[in-house]
Amino acid sequence: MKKTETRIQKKNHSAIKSAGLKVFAQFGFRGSTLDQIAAESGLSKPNILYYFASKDAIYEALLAQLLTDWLQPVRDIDPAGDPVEEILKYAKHKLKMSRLYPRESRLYATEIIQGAPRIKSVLTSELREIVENSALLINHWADSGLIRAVDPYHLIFSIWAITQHYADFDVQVKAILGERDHFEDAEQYLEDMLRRMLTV
Amino acid sequence: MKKTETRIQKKNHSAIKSAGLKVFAQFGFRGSTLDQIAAESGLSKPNILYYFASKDAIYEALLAQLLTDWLQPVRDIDPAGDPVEEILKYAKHKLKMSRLYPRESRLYATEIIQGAPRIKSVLTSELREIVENSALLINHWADSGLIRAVDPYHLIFSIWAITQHYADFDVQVKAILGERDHFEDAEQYLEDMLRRMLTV
DNA sequence: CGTCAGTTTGACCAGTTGGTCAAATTATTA
DNA sequence: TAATAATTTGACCAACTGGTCAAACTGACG
Repeated sequence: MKKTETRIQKKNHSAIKSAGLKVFAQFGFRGSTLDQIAAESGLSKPNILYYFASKDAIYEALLAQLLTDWLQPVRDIDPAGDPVEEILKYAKHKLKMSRLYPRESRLYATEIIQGAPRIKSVLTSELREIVENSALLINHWADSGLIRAVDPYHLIFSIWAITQHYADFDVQVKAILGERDHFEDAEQYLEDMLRRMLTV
Repeated sequence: MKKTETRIQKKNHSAIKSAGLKVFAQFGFRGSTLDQIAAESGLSKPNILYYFASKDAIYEALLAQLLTDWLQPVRDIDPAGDPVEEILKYAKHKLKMSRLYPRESRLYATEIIQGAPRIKSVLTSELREIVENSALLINHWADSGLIRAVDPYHLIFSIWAITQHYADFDVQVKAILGERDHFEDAEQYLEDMLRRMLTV
C-alpha cells in the first residue's frame, strides 16, 4: 500500500532520520530541537514536518528501527553451535555494532537512562522473553557440561555493558587511550574474558 | 571567606542540588528546565536563581561534586595490598555506588554521552593520569606474577561498564529480572569474573 | 507545452524557556 | 523592639519551542 516512495521522499526521509539520530543521540528527546534537526539535515523546519508528523514521530521511527536491529543478533545465537563460540560470536557482533553505529547505541542509552518511557513495554515483553530464552539455553549448556556454570543473566548484562561502553563512553575512552583505534584491543580483552569465564 | 553559610542557605542549596540531580540525571542538561527543578525542590524559580547564578551553575556544582566522589575510590587502591583483593574491593565499591547513587551515575552518563562538553579537560588530565597510574600498578602486579597478565585499561573499562550498567540501565535490568534486588547476584558474578580473570 | 500532484518556504502563533527586578516578607541582631 | 540583612515572590521580558498554513515553487508525465 505505502510501497510507493518517490525518489525525493526516500532521500528526505533518510536525511531527516540521519540528522535526527545525530541530534537525539547527543541531547536526548527533550534536549533536541526541530531547528537542530533542520540545520543538520539541510531542510527547513516546515519541510521536515511535511515528512514526519511531529518531532515525536521522528524519534519513534528511529527507536523502532533500532529495536529490531538490536534484538536480531540475540536471535542469531545457534543452540546447536559450539557454546563458547556462539557466545563469543554474539559478543563480537555487539562490539562491532558499537564501533560502526555508536550513535544508535547512544540513542538507545539516553532512552533507557530517561526511564525508557516509550519502549518500556517492549523491554518487559519482547526483550525479556528473548533474554529468558537465551538464559535457558546458557543454563542448558552449563548443565550439559559444555560451559562453566555462570549466572546467564549477568553474563548477558556484562556483555552488553562492556560492548556498549565503547560507544556510549567513547569520549572518556579516547580521553584515556588517545585517539587511535582501540577496538582491536577491546575485542581481544572481551574474548579473553569470555573464554576464561566459560571454559570449564 | 565563604565559610559562613546560614541554616537556610545550607538547606536550600542542598534542596536545589538534590532536585537538580534528579532532573538533570533523567533529562540531561538541555532537556531539563528550571521549572522542573523548582517544582522538585519546592522553591520558586526566582528563589532558585537567588541561590545559584544560573541553570548552568547548578549543573556545574553537581558535576564538580560528582567528579571528586568518582575519582576517590581509584585513589584508594593500595599498591601494597593483595592485588586481587584490592581490585575486587574497588569493583565492589563502584557497584555499591551504583546501588546507592544511581542518579549520580546517570548524570555522569548523560554528560559523557553528550560529549562531556564541560568536563573533557578533567577527563584528559586528572582522570587520564589516575587511570594511567592504576594501569602501571596493574602491569607491575602482573610482572611480579601476582596476577594474570591482562590489558589494564580494558580491565578498568570493564569494571566501570559493568558496575555502571546496573545504575544507568536500571529500567532494562528490572524489566528482565523483575523488581527484586539483583545487586547481590551482580556482586557475586563480578567477583567470579574478576577472580577468573586475575588469578594466575 | 500545460497541468497537477508533490514539494518547499516565509510568516506566523501560542506556549515555554532562562533570567530579571522591584517590592514584599521574614529572620537576625543591636 | 527597631533596624537591618537575608529571603521570597509576582510580574515581567526576550528568545526559543513545536507546530500551522497559505502561497509559491518544482518535477513528472500526457
